[in-house]
Amino acid sequence: MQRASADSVVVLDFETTGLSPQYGDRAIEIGAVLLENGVIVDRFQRLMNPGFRISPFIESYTGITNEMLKVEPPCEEVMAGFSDFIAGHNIVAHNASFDRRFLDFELKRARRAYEGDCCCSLLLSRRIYQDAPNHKLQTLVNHAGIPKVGSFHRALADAEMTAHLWLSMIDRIRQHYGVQAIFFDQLTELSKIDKLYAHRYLTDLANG
DNA sequence: TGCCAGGCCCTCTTTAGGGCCTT
Repeated sequence: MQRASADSVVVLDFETTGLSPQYGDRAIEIGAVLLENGVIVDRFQRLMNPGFRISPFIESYTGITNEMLKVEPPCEEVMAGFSDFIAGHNIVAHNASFDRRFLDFELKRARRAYEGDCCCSLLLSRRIYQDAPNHKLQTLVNHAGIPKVGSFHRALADAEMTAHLWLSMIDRIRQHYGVQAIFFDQLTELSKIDKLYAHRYLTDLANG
């Protein structure tokens, strides 16, 4: 099997009604970009109707209103289409455990499943940008000098900025450590090791 | 309408507690 390059992935972001699908929360927007060799070559963005009114807090937080959602298709219909978009790709998300819970929950309701691997840009940023004031997406975008795209807390904009953050971390590894080719599973492993050993891990990668 | 979770990670730790991150 051919090893997956780190810069050919789908970067995704959910907007949801809350924090936990186990307590009744649902997805209301999915945004994703397909990176191929470090370039965004495709985009996916859909609003979806969760079947109940969303709270004023979520309306204010995301800018997505009940008025906007009432004409949108149900989650199951949107997620069936998204399942086709991510098929065959590894995925990246900022605080991926959150997005993965909603991805698995909504795909299960749509009678679909995702079998690929998942890497967390938040965990990775704690190893790569140890000098950042914090590791919120908005802070890291400013810290890394990434151009702002659209509005924070909208799915496609957050996915696109997360994709540029992902690429900036790959560039930083290449420039600082001289790593020529870096693979998805290596970044996944880096995101999970004790961050004190991140420097040693990257030095070992550079030395083969 | 308002509430909720969970994994990572640090430290005044490991027989625990609490902040960070996501909506």
